[in-house]
Amino acid sequence: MSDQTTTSRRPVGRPRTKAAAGGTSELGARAEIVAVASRLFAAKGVSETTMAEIADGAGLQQSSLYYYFRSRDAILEEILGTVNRVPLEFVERLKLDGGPAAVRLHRLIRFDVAALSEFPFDINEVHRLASRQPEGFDLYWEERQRLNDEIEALVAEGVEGGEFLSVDSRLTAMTLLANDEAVQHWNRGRRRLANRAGPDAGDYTSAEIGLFLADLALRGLLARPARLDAVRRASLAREAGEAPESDI
Amino acid sequence: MSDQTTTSRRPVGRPRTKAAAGGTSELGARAEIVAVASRLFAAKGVSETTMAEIADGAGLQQSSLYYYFRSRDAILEEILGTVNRVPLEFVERLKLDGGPAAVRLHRLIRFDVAALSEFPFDINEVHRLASRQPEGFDLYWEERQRLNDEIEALVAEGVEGGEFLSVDSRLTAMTLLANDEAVQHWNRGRRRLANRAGPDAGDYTSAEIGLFLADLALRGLLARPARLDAVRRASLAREAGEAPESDI
DNA sequence: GTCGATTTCGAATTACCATTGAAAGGACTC
DNA sequence: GAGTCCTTTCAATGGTAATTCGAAATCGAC
Repeated sequence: MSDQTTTSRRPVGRPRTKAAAGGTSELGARAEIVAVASRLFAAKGVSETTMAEIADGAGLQQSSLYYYFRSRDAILEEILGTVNRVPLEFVERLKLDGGPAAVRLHRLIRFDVAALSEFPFDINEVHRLASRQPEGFDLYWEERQRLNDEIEALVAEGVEGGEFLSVDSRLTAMTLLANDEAVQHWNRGRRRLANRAGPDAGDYTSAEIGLFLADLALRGLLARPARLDAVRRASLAREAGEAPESDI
Repeated sequence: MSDQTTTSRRPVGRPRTKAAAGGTSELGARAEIVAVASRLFAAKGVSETTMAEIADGAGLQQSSLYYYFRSRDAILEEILGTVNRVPLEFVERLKLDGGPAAVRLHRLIRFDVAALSEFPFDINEVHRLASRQPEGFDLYWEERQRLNDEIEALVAEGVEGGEFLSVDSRLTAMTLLANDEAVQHWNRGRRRLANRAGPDAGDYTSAEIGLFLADLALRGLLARPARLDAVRRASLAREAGEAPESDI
């Protein structure tokens, strides 16, 4: 297809009549389109984003998009194809790292909130669109279910190991994941509710929100809530690259 | 405008050529349109719902919708005008009922989840649409902010009264409300993740989910988690019309 | 039967948007 | 210089959807 030669000063092909809105990227047209589409999908919603807008953002005319992508949905599928990979890879990393289920769950929630704040679209909308045309979204659903199952397994491990109260681990997983997603919605966009008053008061960072959420959830799950401080410390230490606390 | 005379057998005006999809309602065309639009907005998203579909559902031709509503957005505004009223009224009721902040919060979460399961649209989408055209949505945003503030005040009351841990009440309010909203999304629609396996295993009811969520949240907030059972009992007793438990 | 009010239809308009296909404009090779 | 390849533009098509507007079809009053 279209690969730029890395030795050329200017790409082969007819010259563009306008630059990309964010400056011409070195990534090539295809990646530019994906990046612009991601941003627009997130800001305006998938349904309300037009091909003309995507083209504009990428510094192309609308029809050029079809040289790289079969259709509008193909762009969405491309984006969807990578979305679950990030959290699933983090889950794999948690398995390698080991440690108590509570610490791992705490870390996962914080990670998830941070990742979702960078999410290229409103997940509710995507799910709705995907439900109506299943072709092309199979991988997305499969990975999404796996992510859900992993969290469920993690909660179940905590329950069985006596770290957590005897909760329904499936419902817990659903709730936690849903909360991560919802919080990303409120922490984004033009109108921010429930954030600090005033334009200069600053808003909650996604790290703050993630930590708050992880604490609240863990406090609600721990068989011994008094362990929360130790769990939080171990969780934060992991991300700072320190050695994990022992015997919590 | 259009008011049906209550004494007439059949409404004045040209007869319809088809019945409303859900049977002809006694409410009149305007209310029918609102009801159908609400259902479709919820099922398909606001952006993806067409005027033709709404008309079809109401047993009218498309252009008839404009006799009753100025535009598509006017239908949405009509629906939005009532949405926050239900939870806000419940909040008022909580104030009248009194009782510990923990019990009131528990009841509110359960109520909110139940109400949101009947919500006539995906709230994320509406917020996105409303952000892009502020005219007509002022009341909605005002009420939405009030609801948020009320929950924040309730949490703050619990914190000050020593019922809850010293949490950021604003961030807590945002989190709880967001979670209610997100859970409604997963408890609706065609593809249900993280629900019980199998087609006959049954899914979580919104009451189950609401109770779970209320318990999890309160367990995470209570200064003395051991009080949760009593809080739950008092919360459930309220809804069953029994006298509230005293001295919890 | 006529008239006014109400409700609805049907046809049309307008705008928008996804997509197609031919042609243009450059680099590179022979 | 011609031809090939790649990339992009331009013009157009076809379809869809929101909205407009004139007229039809009914009821009720007189």
